[in-house]
Amino acid sequence: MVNSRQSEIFQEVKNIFSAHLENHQLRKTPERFSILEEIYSRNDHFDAEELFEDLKKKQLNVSRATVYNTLELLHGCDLIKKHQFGKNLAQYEKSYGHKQHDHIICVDCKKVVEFCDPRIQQIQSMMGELLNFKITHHSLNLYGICGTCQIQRDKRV
Amino acid sequence: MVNSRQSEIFQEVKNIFSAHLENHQLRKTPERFSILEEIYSRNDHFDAEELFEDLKKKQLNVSRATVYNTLELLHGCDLIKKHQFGKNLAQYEKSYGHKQHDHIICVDCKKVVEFCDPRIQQIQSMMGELLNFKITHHSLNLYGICGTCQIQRDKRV
DNA sequence: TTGTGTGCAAAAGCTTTGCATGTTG
DNA sequence: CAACATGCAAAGCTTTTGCACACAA
Repeated sequence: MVNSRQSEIFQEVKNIFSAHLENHQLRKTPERFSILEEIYSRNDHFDAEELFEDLKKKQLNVSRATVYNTLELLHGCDLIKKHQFGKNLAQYEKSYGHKQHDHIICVDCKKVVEFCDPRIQQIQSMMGELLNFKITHHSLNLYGICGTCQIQRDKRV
Repeated sequence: MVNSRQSEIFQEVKNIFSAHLENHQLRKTPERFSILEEIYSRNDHFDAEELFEDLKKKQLNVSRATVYNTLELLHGCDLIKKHQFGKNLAQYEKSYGHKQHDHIICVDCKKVVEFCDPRIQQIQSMMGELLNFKITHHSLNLYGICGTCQIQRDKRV
């Protein structure tokens, strides 16, 4: 069940990416689709280097340059989201078939948890109107200490 | 009026920083206070390099290492806020005497506008409770196209 | 006086770029 | 077959680190 849903999603994103490449007169190279597949087989947040390493492990010979290039393309057609969770390092996640959400980050163990709150959409549209911005997206990160790390801290006292 | 308020604030942040250094048994060096003064004489968002350049222009011989070190210290005692507006570059702003706010960023011209909405505090405390995180701070950025850039875009069509 | 802070420069880490080669349309 | 994409390595940019000297406590 999960796998058939997974392959269904992969088919859809492949079509979207394919159409995007056609529309922009870009080439459909095997490297680009390998990267798309690798990203959609993951369920977590990852950075460019991790993606590069995983592709290498799978004997897919894709260079860093191509990884960065393709991440940019996928970001351009909204198939991935790009984040900066306080570090000087871009992290990504797939976004198709994954409902809009924001993040809570543990400043101790760096764990990332997702959450949804409809009020953010309201703030977004209200502020866009008020300040005359055409808002395209947002990023809300809450930073704090998760339950597990709170216990660790208490032990130390 | 503005200047007297400015110097009043500067006195206060100097005291806070001074106390923080004492409490942590760190030294009160002239460099650290030069940097604090420079930051509180600005009203915008800046990065480490801009701060370094401005100090150099004013003949204050402070090294990059000290700038980064001091930014870290000031961040530790909440006298500055640190942001990542989508770029791989940390940007800072003074935070004392400046009420809590979030940011709208124009993706075209990079202009940053501040706004406040009390609902964010509510989301923050609700989610902290729900997910058992002790939330310390948050970062909400809205991204879009500002009025001016919308006009530029329309002209181009 | 002692050890922390500083300046300087080198190194590190992420990302981009240049160039020769390969491959898509 | 022409233009674009790729791989590789070098360069670019921000930030961190190592070391000798300076100076706050």
